[in-house]
Amino acid sequence: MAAAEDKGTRILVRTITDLARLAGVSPGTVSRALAGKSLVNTQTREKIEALAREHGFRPNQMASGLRRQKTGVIGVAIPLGHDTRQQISDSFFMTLLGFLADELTTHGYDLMLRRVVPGDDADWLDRFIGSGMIDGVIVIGQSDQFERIEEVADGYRSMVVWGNHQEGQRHCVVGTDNRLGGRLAAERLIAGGARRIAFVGDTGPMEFAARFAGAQDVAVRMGLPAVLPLATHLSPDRASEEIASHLAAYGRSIDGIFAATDTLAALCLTELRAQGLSVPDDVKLVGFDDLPIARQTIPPLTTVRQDIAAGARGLVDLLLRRLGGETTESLVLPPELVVRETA
Amino acid sequence: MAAAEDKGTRILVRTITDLARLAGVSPGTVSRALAGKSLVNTQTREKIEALAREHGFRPNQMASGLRRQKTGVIGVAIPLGHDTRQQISDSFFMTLLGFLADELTTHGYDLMLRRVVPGDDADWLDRFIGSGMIDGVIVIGQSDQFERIEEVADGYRSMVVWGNHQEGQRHCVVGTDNRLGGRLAAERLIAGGARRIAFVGDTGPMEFAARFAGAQDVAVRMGLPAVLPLATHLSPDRASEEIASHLAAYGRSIDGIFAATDTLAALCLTELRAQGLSVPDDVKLVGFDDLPIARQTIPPLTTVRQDIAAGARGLVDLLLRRLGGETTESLVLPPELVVRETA
DNA sequence: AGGAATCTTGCAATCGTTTGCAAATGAGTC
DNA sequence: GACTCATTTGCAAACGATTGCAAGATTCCT
Repeated sequence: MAAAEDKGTRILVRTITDLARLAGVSPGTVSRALAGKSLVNTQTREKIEALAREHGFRPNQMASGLRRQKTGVIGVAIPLGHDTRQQISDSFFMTLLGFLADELTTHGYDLMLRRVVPGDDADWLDRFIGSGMIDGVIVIGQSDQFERIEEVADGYRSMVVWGNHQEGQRHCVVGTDNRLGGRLAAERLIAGGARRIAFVGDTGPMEFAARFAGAQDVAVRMGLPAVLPLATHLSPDRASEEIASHLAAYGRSIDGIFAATDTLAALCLTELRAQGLSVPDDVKLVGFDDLPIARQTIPPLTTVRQDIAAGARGLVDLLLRRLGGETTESLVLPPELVVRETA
Repeated sequence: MAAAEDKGTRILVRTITDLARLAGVSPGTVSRALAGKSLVNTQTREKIEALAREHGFRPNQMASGLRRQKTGVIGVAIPLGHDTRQQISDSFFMTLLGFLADELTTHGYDLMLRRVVPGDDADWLDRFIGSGMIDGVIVIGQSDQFERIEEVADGYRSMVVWGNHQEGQRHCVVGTDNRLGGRLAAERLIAGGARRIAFVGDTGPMEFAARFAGAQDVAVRMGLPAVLPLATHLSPDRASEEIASHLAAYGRSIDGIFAATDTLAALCLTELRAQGLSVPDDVKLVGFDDLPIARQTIPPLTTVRQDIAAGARGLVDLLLRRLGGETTESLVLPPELVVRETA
């Protein structure tokens, strides 16, 4: 056994032509045999497959991709519009990325990851698409690039975006109904007795803007004072100081906080405690995402759940459909309020 | 301007040959001009560059890669040996991945991500390498594949692995000195007064085994009872039940816990509280990693810090060196004890 | 002006795989 | 045994960019 394997691997068979020579057939036949086409005689195929296995032959995907004009690779772009540093280590995006990797693998695709800083080059999306390396692209988060994505979508079909859905937009998007999520959060705060609500987070990115707007909807409908936006960055180190100073200024004049993400909510919890405010008695708090951390805070976070796994499935499903030529609608997932102890 | 652009983009220029026709030169010249070689006349180059820009031309990376036998892509493999599901969403690996993406981008490389389940196919690493799509590979975590990686390393130089370093191993590895980290953790627990220490986590993976061994070193040296291993899975949902039952059984007979990761430590904190044990008074607790969550628990976690950014830099640096033909030693990073309030 | 030296450029082969077409083989029919 | 028809194979041209070689164009010298 060991001897046979030795003998087998002695000759280096790197190309389909090497293998063809060994099998005594033409390269074309080898290609067809390995591709599993029906045109090849069963015995020939078996012989070729055996040799391929024996020598550990793997067809060169570059060459194959070039010839077939498809690569079996899906690009995943993470635009870091605002708040450049660290966003890629944002839990939510990373979790989504994990599920995407699973899902793409399941469908036989590889995943090419690219961080992009749109400020540095306006061309990021075209460059990625035009590289010839990917069959399609999933953009994680619209960041501040909504317009750029719209433009590209007009001329390129093989793209799906994670983000917020807007009436009449041209690109295919998968995402949670953020506005509805915002409403659920605000309703919960108000039902618990909150009257003066603050929104902690950056209202720049569309998703967050929609969450804020949803909360505002409810405040208006209930005849309460407008929701107070308290701007922060996303990365924990910067955000925690910002939250501290916001709370120092407004902590005693509000009784409900809707945080743009669970990460921010957890920080709020820490800072509220530091300022001697108790949750949920003095201030009620609702987060967004339902990341693992939401269960581990003290007290555990009431939050608005996004179904990340379903999101990943949706992204991949729609993209594959589009690769197949179908036209697809956007997919808006329903958020779900998860009641724990902070509101 | 708009008109010119219109006129410019009217003709589709997809290949270097299209562009050559437009510029009135041969494809070879265009190739040289865009590659910035010195052999091209300055005026010709400028003309070609202008046309390329105007028409948004991007050379096909597949073709280029095929011809030059290098792709500009680095593969990142995440083997999921034990505990298949969810490990990819493990915070530590994800954070490392984020830094890797940064670092590779900075050096002009793209990143191809591949989840692998070695149980399903023993061939995973060869397949990835042999695909012809990547110039080199970074393996994140040895999982239970130490031997497989060693074998591959004998015949393939362009590989660097994140993980634990063992005396005399043949593959180039970057990682924290886990054993030393384990010692630091145990020393801290003992200095605080702990005598009967438990280790929470799976001792199967090498990194964790080394952490456990480090703690054991100290227990032995101090003449204390052996460290009690309490096995758990890595994913929070399964781990939290397991921890609960472990603590129900042993909670009152131990006074110090060293958790294999911060994620597990955070769960311990929750479960300890649930069982009416106070931290650090009844039980002292030390984590590992210093993830963002370590700062957000109540009380904040004392933990052993791994410098993830330095790790990513090291991985990329060593890999690029190896691509350049150098021979490189492994890089072992020092862990650092971060004292907060749990021990 | 003639010739050598230097710059630019084009030609054509190459990277490794796929695939349309046609040739070759074999089976089946009358 | 001649013929049709289906299988199986080989041939050679793609895919798009790169690069060694040689030819053409300039420049510079004496």
